[in-house]
Amino acid sequence: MCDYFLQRMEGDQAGGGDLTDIVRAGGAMPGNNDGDGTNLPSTAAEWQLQPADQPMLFPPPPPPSASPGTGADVFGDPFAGLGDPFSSDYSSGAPEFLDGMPDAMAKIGFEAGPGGGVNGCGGGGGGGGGQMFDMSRKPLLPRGMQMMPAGIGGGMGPRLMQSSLSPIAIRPYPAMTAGDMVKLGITPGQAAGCAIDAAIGGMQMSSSPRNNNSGIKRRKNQARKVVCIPAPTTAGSRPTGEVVPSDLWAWRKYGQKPIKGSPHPRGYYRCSSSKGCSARKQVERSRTDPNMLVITYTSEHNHPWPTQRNALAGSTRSHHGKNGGGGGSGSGSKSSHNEKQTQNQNVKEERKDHRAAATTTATTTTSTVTTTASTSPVVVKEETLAGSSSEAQARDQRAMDTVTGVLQQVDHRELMDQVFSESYRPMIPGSGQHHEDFFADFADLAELESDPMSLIFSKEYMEARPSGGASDHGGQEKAVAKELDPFDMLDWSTTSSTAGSTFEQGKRG
DNA sequence: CGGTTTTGACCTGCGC
DNA sequence: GCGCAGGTCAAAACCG
Repeated sequence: MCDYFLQRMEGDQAGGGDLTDIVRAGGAMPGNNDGDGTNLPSTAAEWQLQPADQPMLFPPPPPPSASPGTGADVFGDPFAGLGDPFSSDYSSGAPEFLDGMPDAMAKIGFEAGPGGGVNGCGGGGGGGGGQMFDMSRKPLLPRGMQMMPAGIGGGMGPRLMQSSLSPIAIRPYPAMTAGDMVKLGITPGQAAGCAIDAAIGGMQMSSSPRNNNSGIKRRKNQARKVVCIPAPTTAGSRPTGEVVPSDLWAWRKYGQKPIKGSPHPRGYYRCSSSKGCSARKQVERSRTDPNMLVITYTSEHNHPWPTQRNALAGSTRSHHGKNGGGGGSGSGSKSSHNEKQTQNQNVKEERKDHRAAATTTATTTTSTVTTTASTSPVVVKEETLAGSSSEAQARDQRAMDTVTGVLQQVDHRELMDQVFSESYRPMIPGSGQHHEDFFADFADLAELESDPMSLIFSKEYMEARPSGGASDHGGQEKAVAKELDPFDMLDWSTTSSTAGSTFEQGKRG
């Protein structure tokens, strides 16, 4: 796997700089010309998940021995599921695991960009891990997938270089061009940038009660991952613009604050999948692009993937209310809360959109999802502020040498489409049943598989994937794919290291 | 009943 | 040291 993805700097990055990985995934767009010269994959066929000589699509679950929170990516990283690109902690990760685990991203079809300048994450070597963009394993980048120079957005480059950040973007989003990156705030001066600003901005990472300083500054000693995604839906979004992409993890909102300089408030969420879990995430709209959501994950999940129950915990409202249903919850309870209720309603709908998207029928959510799916750029930036080990830095350096900050672009729609394609269905018990069941099954699968994505991107999937625009798959799968916001999938973080064994002990009881 | 959302207040880190 | 901005807490209310 590419060191870059696995890389996770811990500890103080003094000198080391922040580690910032940006992964953007966007929906395949018509003539998805990013403007940087490359085109995004327009068809599933273009997405070769893996070279023929790479039987292993996804890395095996982390060693059972892996302790929660140590190596697993618990940020709920959208791509975590993709073989847990971010989850492995080199310092503690199992080498064999890495070796046998080509970067998940690569698996989903990364292809060396023109000139290969931005391909491989370090010649394989060093990290001992696979190479994300190892040319030898091509096709790595799906056609159209492009890797952008770290310098994207101008200011970004420098910063990346300085901080050894590795921006990696999966951009299926035509709209998301280098210029977009800039627009999103990649430029240093633009605090409003998607992901970047969010990550760069000061953040309080205290996972403990306010009174717990732990002797360290909250804002600088914690790893965090920033994900920039297209707002799942617009219809359900609140006036404030807050939207809550769903994922397998159950999140509970514990606060909201208006952010200076941004018209949109930032929502604070905490993992409710398991008590004691310190995983948190912040959701806010990009200042520059309201259609983009900046999700910042902090802390780690200290528990396995949530069970269906967990995943849906507290989601009953949205789950049942259903969009169409309408509004169901509509009746605000408090007369004085009209507005509030309205917002609430919106929020709920939002949730419905996402959660429901994954749990309900295509009919109800298709339209909504479609909006998003059609334009779903995703930017994932992993930023670990914690002290960085020399090794990490070395990796970073290597990565920088070879990748020097690149943005990988992936056709998000394609991805989703593929994910839920017929090929994929077979992998999901009962996939043909009601979508709710589908999701439930999926969740169950999560229990079985530490990495849901591993299920999604199966070999079968690869093999059976016919070419065809995202728009060609009219089937229900398609609907499902659309329903499932990119983030429903991508936003899944994974505690692969613990998923398997302890899962049962979770809340499943 | 259990879980979530909302929201004002409190607390902390950071810059000046 | 002060003020600002941001993160978190916790009570109240909502929802199915």
